[in-house]
Amino acid sequence: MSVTDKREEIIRASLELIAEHGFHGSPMSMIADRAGVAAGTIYRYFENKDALITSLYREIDERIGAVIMKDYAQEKPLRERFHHIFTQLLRYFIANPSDFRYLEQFHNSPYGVALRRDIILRKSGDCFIYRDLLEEGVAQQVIKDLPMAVLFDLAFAPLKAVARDHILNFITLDDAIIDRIMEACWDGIRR
Amino acid sequence: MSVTDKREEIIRASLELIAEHGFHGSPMSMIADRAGVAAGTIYRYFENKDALITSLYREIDERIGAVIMKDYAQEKPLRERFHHIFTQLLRYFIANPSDFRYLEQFHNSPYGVALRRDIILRKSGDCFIYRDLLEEGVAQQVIKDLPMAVLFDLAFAPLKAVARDHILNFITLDDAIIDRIMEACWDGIRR
Amino acid sequence: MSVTDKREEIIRASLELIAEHGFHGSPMSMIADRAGVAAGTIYRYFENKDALITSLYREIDERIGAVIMKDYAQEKPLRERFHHIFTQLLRYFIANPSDFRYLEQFHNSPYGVALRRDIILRKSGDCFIYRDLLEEGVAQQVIKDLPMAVLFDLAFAPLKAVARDHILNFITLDDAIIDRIMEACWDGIRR
Amino acid sequence: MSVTDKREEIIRASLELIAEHGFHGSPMSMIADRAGVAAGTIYRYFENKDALITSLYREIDERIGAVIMKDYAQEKPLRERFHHIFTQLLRYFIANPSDFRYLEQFHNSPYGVALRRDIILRKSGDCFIYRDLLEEGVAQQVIKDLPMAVLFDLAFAPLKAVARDHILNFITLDDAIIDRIMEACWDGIRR
DNA sequence: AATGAATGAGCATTCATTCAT
DNA sequence: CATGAATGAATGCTCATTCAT
Repeated sequence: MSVTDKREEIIRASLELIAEHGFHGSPMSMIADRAGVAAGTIYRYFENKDALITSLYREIDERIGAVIMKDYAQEKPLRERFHHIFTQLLRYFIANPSDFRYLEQFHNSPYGVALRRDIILRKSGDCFIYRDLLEEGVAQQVIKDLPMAVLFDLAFAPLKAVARDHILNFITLDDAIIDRIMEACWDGIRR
Repeated sequence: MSVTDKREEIIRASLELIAEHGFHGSPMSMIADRAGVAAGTIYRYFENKDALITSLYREIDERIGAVIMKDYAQEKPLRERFHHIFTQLLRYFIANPSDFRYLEQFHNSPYGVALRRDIILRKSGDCFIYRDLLEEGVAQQVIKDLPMAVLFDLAFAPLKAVARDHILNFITLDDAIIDRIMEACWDGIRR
Repeated sequence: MSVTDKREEIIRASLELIAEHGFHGSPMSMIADRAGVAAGTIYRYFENKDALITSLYREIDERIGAVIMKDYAQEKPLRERFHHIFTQLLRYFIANPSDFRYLEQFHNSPYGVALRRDIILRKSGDCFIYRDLLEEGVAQQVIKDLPMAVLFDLAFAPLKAVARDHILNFITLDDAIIDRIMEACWDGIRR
Repeated sequence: MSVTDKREEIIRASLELIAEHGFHGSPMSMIADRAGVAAGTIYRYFENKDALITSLYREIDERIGAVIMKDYAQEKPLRERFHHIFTQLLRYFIANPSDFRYLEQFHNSPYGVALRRDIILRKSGDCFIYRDLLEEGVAQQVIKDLPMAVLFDLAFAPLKAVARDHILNFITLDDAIIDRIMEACWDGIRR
């Protein structure tokens, strides 16, 4: 196994375990076991559990950023861009349930609160896309004139909720229904 | 202190601590301290930590159920009833941030997943109100014809998101903006 | 076993083990074993290993202070007082080899350096007796006019060295030879 | 870097680190880093950490032996030879604080106890110089008739104590005071 | 019923040592 | 010879739970 492979394995094992059992239900020893490495090995790649957790978040965040940006056409109409982002995001979550559940764990933790504060205050992460989109819509009087955080919640909280329900097998999402959910969220924020 | 008082104190202390520090940041000994009882005493009232956590959830759930039902007029138009539920719920969360944060902790945990399964499958808890409302709306062709879980997410996921943002001090909600948020959610689900 | 007994047992076990194997050769689990308690129990009496080590030092320091002060007659001539202190101290070390070895471990560690700094700078601990004695001797021109720390080393470093040799069985000290050693140290510091 | 250089670098790095942080504060990896070699490389030159520690001691011991023997004139009077040894030794410690602190660490450890046993029992090391000197003094009735170990302690324990105080910056030794300390120690052992 | 001291399994982390490259 | 990634036993400490008083 190459060095990169080992790091990958640790990432993968952490992601799966934490997605399933949460931070506190995923001891380093268990992560090591599932990654097929010794417990001490994790510490060659990550300073400590916190660093592992944070790196993992960044990893996922980048992947998601890439997915959203792929084929994103800045020149297209607002609504189409919203459609693109919403659909891509929801599809990604459905296709990568561990990533989704990991993000939920992360956001619902001290890390996540700090992060959200950063996002709100300083456009950090890939969120600037969402923000720019919403701000543009407000400026064009296409979208309701509400605080950015509220618009964000209106547009994307349902997305996360339905992703969760799908992953937990409470509902089954297909392309048609994803489209209708997107449409509903758009109804929520548009004037 | 009477037996009931002791139970109350334990409930109160658990709620405060868990809301602030999460399940894993709230040892039984700390809960006992804050409740003014001995650690062993908690086990007279609750079989173990899990039972305490679950009881606490039910306690909050009942309080919320009561709040929603108060002045709920079954004979009023659908939209007004939606308005009532949405507003009461959001106000309650704002007025009782510990209850809200506890619920978030709870939902984002193995307990929560099991619970949500129950709600979806067997109308448990007070959720039947939301369901009845939404089902009625669908039947009357006032509300979009989407799966119940999706409608539920469209209507209430933003509510929780803005409550969270308010409690974390990212935004400040007043009656006017609460109304506009409710309106936006209604736009999301109505035909 | 009473509460006090348990603390005593932990103290005793730590003392013996650390005297014999040093701080790093005495895991908390081993201390617990020898004390006949569970590992976690130690933490009811001492915040952590550092606190245990420091408490242990203070315990011994107090015992030694008591031994030195016993029958100490401030009105007796300087030389007799020196005789008293020197003899009592050396006899105590011989009678309580674990205490002695513990002190050596302690002094030869970051704790000990900090402590010695305190002693030199601010008369902390029972050392004021030695200091007062030596300062009085310097003032009376009975003792050589050398820096306090140097006088201290001349008078007491040999004491510790012979105690160590006795405990390690390299020599055997009896009252007669203790007297002669004391005499030699007096010769070293007197004018 | 030649083979010899590598060994030298390892020795030097170990000495510095252990003098400053003790055996347990000096991981092999840190020693390797400071020596500019890989961790595994140390094991080419030393069987294990214990062997490194012991070799290091012998290295220092030899250097000190050389310093003492330099210009040592067997034909000079006893007192002058004592003066020579005492002064050279103390000056060496002051000039090479790492060597001194390393020795202290070493002596205050299981290694040190074993070593001292050897010295006392089998004239090992360079200590035979001190012994011969003291024995000659006893035979000539110039030095007190006390067991060898006691005389050794009387003569050299204060030396180590003042060296330590100087290195820890509690006192400042210059040639004048060194002479006076030597004189005091001589007073302690002479008839 | 209430207490809180005691328990001991469980966890994050370190580090001497090995060995494939 | 040299490297440094990998190992895994060992350690300090926490905390849910028990039980003698």
